[in-house]
Amino acid sequence: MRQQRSAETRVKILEAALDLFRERGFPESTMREIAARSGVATGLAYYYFASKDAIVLEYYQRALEDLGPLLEPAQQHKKVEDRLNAILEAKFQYFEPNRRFLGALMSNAADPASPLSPFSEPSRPIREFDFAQFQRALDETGVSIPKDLAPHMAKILWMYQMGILLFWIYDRSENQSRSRQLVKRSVGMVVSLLKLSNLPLLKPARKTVLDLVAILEG
Amino acid sequence: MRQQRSAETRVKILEAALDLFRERGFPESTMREIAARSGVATGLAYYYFASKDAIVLEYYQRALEDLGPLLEPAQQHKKVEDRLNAILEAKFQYFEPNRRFLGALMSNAADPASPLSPFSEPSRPIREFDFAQFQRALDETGVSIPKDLAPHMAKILWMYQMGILLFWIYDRSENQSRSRQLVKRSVGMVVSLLKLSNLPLLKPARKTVLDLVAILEG
DNA sequence: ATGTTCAGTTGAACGTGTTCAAAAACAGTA
DNA sequence: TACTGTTTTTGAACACGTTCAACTGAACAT
Repeated sequence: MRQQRSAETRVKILEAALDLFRERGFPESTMREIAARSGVATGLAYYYFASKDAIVLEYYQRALEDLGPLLEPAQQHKKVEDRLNAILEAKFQYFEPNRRFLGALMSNAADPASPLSPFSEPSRPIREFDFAQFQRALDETGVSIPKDLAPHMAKILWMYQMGILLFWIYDRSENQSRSRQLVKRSVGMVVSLLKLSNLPLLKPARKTVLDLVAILEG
Repeated sequence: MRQQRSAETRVKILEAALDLFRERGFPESTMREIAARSGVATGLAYYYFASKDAIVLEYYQRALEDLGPLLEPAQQHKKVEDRLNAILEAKFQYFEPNRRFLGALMSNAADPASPLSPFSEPSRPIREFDFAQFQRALDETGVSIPKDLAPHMAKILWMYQMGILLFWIYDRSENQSRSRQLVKRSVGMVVSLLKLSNLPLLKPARKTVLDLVAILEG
């Protein structure tokens, strides 16, 4: 019973926080306000969440879990490019209400040391959960991938996705139309490259890319 | 005479700040400490610098000016790839003492709204000063660039450089050897692509890249 | 000399994220 | 019921970046 109440308090705080973030944006929402809106003392927010950032991280985690089922339709397309397009479009739509404050996640994105970075250790489970979607898209569409590239392809697509999402978050065009254009254009290019990479002629090029990936991963 | 004293105070604060940043890192250095070390009241630091971030921005600006002459030897190479390599190596060496706290510049890098971002409006002059180096390398080595790509090539190289620097800043390998590897590998690839792009066959590919650049720039 | 002006300087105060010692509420046991 | 230990909750306190009203003093005008 203790746990139940505790869990409820936790989500009460989480939801008050997300409401505030949506209304006022992330930097404008204070921990005191979040606590007040939850009818709770300031310190309690820190009992349940390690930091203000951690609240966003938790939202992002839940979001990806919610997103699983929502991606099901996207994963029905036969062609890889259609799947990638549909996956990205689904994410755009799902995250749209929170687009503004998701910038908070990205503002520290470049710093791999920040726990909020998509590349950080704390966000590893989230990241790997996300990899799986791309792996599935590759597996099920049976697109042919050179053996040497195969183990890294999902990761590469994930990085591509992060770039797109970064652009989308800061996209000020009407209805983020520029992001949609970017996707339409770049998905085609990515898939073309992927297919081209099968040419035996391009083995040295693949080697270079693989070396780069190896260096990037340490 | 008033100006003289004023300017001296300004650099006194700037240098105390940079010393502290180097010793303790950016987040660990407080404005109070900076002021104290300059023998000055806290508020005065804000009379001369709009914010803590602004101090870093000013350092970066001066750094690029210092860097001009230092890049002269690099700009003597005949081959583009050698120039690019040398330019990056020169930057590595110059920035090395401040590598740690330059992360402060990058941690907000992803947020184009942050004044500290290399893509922000406040850092435009700095950025364009930097473009020029790449433009010169392209011009003077006479590497052939398709007409449609030419106006954007320096910008593209600059973005490539920012990626490399980002990696270098967070590179924990001994002597940042991984960054050097990354440069050696990737410069070759970039130049190969550039040369390949001249093939008439690749006109559609160029068109795609140009569309992407256009979308990215809005 | 005296007064005026204003760049230069001060330090207290504000609001922030975060910490922490203490209090309260609870669960289990006697 | 009373005692004990744990989990939950409180709110004051801390250090930070930043702001601001007030003060200082050199340069200049009268």
